[in-house]
Amino acid sequence: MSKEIHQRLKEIIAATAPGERLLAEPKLAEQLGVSRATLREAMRIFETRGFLRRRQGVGTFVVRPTQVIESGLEVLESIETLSDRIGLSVAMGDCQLVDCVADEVIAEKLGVEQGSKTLRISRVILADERPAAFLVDTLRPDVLAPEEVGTNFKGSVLDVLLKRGDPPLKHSRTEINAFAADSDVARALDIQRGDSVLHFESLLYTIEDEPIDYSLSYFLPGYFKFHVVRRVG
Amino acid sequence: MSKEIHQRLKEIIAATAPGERLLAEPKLAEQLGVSRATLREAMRIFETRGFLRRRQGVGTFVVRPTQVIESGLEVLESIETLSDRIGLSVAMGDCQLVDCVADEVIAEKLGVEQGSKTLRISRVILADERPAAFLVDTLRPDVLAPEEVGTNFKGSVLDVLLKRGDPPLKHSRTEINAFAADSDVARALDIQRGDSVLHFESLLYTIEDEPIDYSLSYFLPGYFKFHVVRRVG
DNA sequence: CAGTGGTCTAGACCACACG
DNA sequence: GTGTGGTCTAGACCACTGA
Repeated sequence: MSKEIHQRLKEIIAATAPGERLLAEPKLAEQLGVSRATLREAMRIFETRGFLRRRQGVGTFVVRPTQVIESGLEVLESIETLSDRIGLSVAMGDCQLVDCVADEVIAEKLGVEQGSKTLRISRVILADERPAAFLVDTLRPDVLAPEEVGTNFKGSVLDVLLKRGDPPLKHSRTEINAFAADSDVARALDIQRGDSVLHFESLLYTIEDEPIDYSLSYFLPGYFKFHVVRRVG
Repeated sequence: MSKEIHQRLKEIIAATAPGERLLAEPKLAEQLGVSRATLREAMRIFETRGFLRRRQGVGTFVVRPTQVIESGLEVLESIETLSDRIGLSVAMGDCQLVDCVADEVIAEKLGVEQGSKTLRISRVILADERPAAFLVDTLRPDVLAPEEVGTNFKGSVLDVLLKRGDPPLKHSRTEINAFAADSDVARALDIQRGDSVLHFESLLYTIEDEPIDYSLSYFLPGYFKFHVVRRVG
């Protein structure tokens, strides 16, 4: 049943001009002859592919094709630098700076004592006025003070560090995974719990191989296109 | 509500020995004081993190911690070679060889005429007797004949080509994304529709930069750990 | 066969956006 | 206030597994 609805939805989306609203869920469900739950289940696939966008209290819209931010993973670049280079404009949404105490995981990653102070920077990146990425950096406090972030912060910790030039940075090690959004990520990216996002877990090292920034990134599929060239043997 | 259930589920899972079964969904839902739908929604997160495994007609089990297959993405290696090197055993599940006609996408990717013949190899990779990856390769027919795949095929097209040594291969370009499983992928990996998987879309090139293999890979989170080193600037 | 997860239904209430 | 999507409920039937 749901597979059939998937197909019919596909046709409906194709027949709807980008930016236009779909029928309200109860009406659409009735028209398709299924329950709202089934309809929503079928819609989920299209949401996470970036074809539909739901907005509570407003409606469900067919997404305007947006320019994707494409990048190779061999070089570490901030999303801001990247989009500048491509000629795309992104903005920063919610940004929070919080002093945190290192839990076990953080302590091990950053090589600091458990319970020591760290700086956590969370923010949302908007592309096309829509949340497209959610970034959480946790930094050693001796590396960056909150004041340095304050004004003119565009969303990239990397760019701040690079601009300052100290400490000199070498590379990051990034683990890549898929991830079902939990409540926090879902709220930040304005999606539903359980929707899939691309997840990077990354450690940034100085040229002396000291880890200084542990960062978690969550990317909405459809807005980014990361690639890597893999050589044979 | 569901966030609270999430927390309680976490405790229940932690208190259950790996390999053990949870209570049946209706009972567990009643015990937690929520509907079955809500319980299932909360479970979804744990499934896609690899902590729970559902089996229709049998029950829901706490997953035994399995060794993850970890690999850098800079070098192209088959899962089989990889797991051999790590000392892990994987097996091939369902394998299908099908002659296909190139649609528009395939034709463009492989640089062949639309409508020309291609060979499609689909198979499932089992780790710990559980589907962990679903791979679909589409090859130019002049590159590989079905007979060459037939016997002794362990699941890796790459290994077959490398062993033969002709044509010589250079690299692959791989795009990385998250992906909500559609019915086909869900069935192959024995998960629910909509669950998130890691998705690679990859083109394999010869040393003469001819594309010969277009491959789609779907990885169950929790069984693989892919990483990449990104150098600064 | 009985018991499990997979799917679907019809209805309800809520939080939210917008006029 | 009205209409939207977000969430939850109680119940039903199905397909599948294993004894």
